[in-house]
Order: sequence, then C-alpha cells, then structure tokens
Amino acid sequence: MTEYEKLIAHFEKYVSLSKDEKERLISSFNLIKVKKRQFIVQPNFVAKHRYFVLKGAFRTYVVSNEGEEHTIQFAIEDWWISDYNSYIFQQPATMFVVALENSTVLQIDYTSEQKLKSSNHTFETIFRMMAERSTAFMQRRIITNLTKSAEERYNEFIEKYPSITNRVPQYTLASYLGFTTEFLSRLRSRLRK
Amino acid sequence: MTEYEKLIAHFEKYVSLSKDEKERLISSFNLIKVKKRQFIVQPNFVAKHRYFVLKGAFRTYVVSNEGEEHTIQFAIEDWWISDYNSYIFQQPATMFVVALENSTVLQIDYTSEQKLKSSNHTFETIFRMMAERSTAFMQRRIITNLTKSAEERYNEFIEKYPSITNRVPQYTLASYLGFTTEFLSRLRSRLRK
DNA sequence: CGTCTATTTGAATGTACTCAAAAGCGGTGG
DNA sequence: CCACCGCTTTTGAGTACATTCAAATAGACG
Repeated sequence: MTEYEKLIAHFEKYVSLSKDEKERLISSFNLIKVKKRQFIVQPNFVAKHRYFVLKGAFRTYVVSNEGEEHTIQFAIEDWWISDYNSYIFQQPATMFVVALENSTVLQIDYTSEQKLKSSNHTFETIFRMMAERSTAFMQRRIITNLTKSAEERYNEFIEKYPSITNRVPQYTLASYLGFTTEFLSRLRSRLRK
Repeated sequence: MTEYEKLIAHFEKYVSLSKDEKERLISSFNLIKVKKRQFIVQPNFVAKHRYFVLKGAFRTYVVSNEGEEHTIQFAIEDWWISDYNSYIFQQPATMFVVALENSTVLQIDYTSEQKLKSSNHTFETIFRMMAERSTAFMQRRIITNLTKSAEERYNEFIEKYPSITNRVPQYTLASYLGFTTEFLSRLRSRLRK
C-alpha cells in the first residue's frame, strides 16, 4: 500500500470515492518528512496545514501563563493533527505541534481544502464527518475529565491507547491527563504492586 | 421576527440561502414548547433530534458512577443542544438534556437532517461549519480546564457568559466548571470582598 | 563515556472535597 | 396572603488527593 493509498483508505471509511475524486484528493496533499523535535505549528503563526500522520507520532500542547506545558492531543498513524482553532479560522495559533519521532505526514493547505470542499459535495461530507467525530471525541474527553479520578483516567487511557502509552514521554502523558509528572510516577509505582 | 426567521438568520451567519432553501429548512424543523424540568433527551434512548433554542434555557448533564451530576453544556437562545454523541451516531444517549425554564425550541429529526445534507451541498456546508465550531469550542474548554485554576475558570465563565451565570442554579454552574457547589459558594463569598 | 533530558523519591503544603447542619428562597395550597 | 415544604445555597470542621520544590537516579543520544 503506497502512502497515498493509506489516505484514500482512511477517507473511504467515511464515503466511497470515484477514481477521479481519489486523484483530486491525492493531488491536494503533499508528502513531507518531519524530524523528531521539529515543530510543524507554532504559536503566533497561522496554521496553514492540516496533517495526516502516515508514520511517526506528534503532540499538540499549550504553554500556560505559569510556563507549564499541557498536552492537548497526541497523533500517531492514521490520525489527523494541527492547531484546529488556528487552521479552521485561519487565526494565529496558540499551540505547538511537535514531532515525537521521525515522522512522515501528508499535509493539505487551507486553500486547497476549501477548494475541495466547495467544488464537490462528497468532499464537503468527508470533512463534515471528520469534524463531527472530533466533536464527539472531545466531548468524551471533557466528560472523562469531569467524572473520573486521576487513577481512573490513567487506567482508561492505557487501556484505550496502549500503543501511545509506551511511545510517548511520561510527562507528556501526565500533562494530557491533567496532573503532574511526579504524580504519574507515584501512581505507576503504586499500580505495579 | 418570527420564530423561523431566527433560525434562518442563524444559518445565514454561515452561508447565504435562496428562498427555496429557506423554505426547505423551515419545513424540516418543528416548533415545540418544553416545560421547566422536562427532559428532551434521556440516557438509554437514542437522541432523535437536534434542538435550536428560541427561548428559554437547557442543560446537558451526565451522572457519574458515584451518582454526581456533571454539567456538559448549557444552551440559551440561539444555541444548539442535544446529546451529540447519541444524535450523530444514532446510539443510545448517556446524557440528560433538561429544560431549566419554560422554553421554545425548533427541532429537527435525524432523518430529515440527513436528507437536507445529502440533497444540497450548501446544507452540508452549514452542518460542517457547525461541527467545526463546536470542535473549536470544546477544545477551548479542554484547554481552560487543563491550564486554569478553579477561580480563574469561574471568572472566565462569568465574564464570557454573564447571561448564563445569573440564570442557572449555582450547582449546575459548579458542576460545569468542575468543582463542588460548596466550593463555588465559598469562592463567591471570597470574591465579594 | 559524558552530557542532557526524563523519571523517581522524599517531605511539606495547599487546594478542593466530604459530611453535616443551618439558613435562604421560591413555589404552592390552604 | 401567609405558612409550609422542598430545593438550593451557605457555613463549619476535618480530611484527602495531588501539588510544589528539591535532590537523586536512570536513560537516551551524540
């Protein structure tokens, strides 16, 4: 399966596509390689692209007034990533998106995406469904954060995303779950027994 | 402005509509009245509708394993409400949606919405934009919850949504912001000085 | 191997919670 | 129109969960 076929396969989870549509999609995305620790989105710059991860791992985070990093999202193979608030509204980003590993992504720029959506009803549908799914995903996270204890959130995460757990630094996971890295360390040592 | 004109005005914030499109939209929505304390969505039942609030106020909440209520969303005039996870995927709801006041809403059922979207590119665009906006909204909430203290979250809320603050019971606001009603009471008395 | 970054451990502290009871408020019926 | 009932908010005292700051240890990478 080529890199672009992975993207098409991903879209075809939502809708079926004609040969012509597949070609138009493919020509709208660029394949790029991103080295570990490299930033693809930075605060104060407008996020010009949306990224589909083919290989590797990324992390979106914000830095609070107190200087603490808070992880907003992880992305591994088959996930999308960007600062969506910045990308969707084409406003300056407030987040960092950084590669956690040497990675390969397919990127689409804002203007190309707009053209795809406005020119073709099916493409519009795809992006509508993607947005709906991410709304549902975020709502689930809000609910988890409101209703579960730190320990429950950790257990839920490692069960749901075992592939992410052992692939990202602990402090990024702690900051995603909403507590400190020291606390996660203690939690893990407690759970080991 | 009639009830339906409010809905059209809302949609025209996203796109402009032809006379014919306006009529199709209008005929897809039903006007209903909901009494205070009445539920329009309940756990285990599929949320068949999406609701646009014309007058009144609603609250979406979940009940945790420990029996505590956690407010997920408020909706007043011009806001949409439902259990979206249930509505979008047509799966059993996990949330309650209840009227906080005697209210008037415009409702659309799932099948009608699907027909609107599939038959007309512009309608698809509207719902895509709505979903994108709600993704951005939820992400902002996640960030606030991760990065701000209880007091900051409260201050941010009353500044952003003064019209909601004085209209809903305190315990619903506390549970939205992620702390207890006792804590909010103490916080308010502290801030009064 | 040495340096830089990430994780672990310790001790003291604070923020927000729990449980219990009192006070306040709003709606309803006599 | 007042009295009562139920629900919401306030106040108090004790407690727990998670944080902070500091230092030690472990691991990754050139």
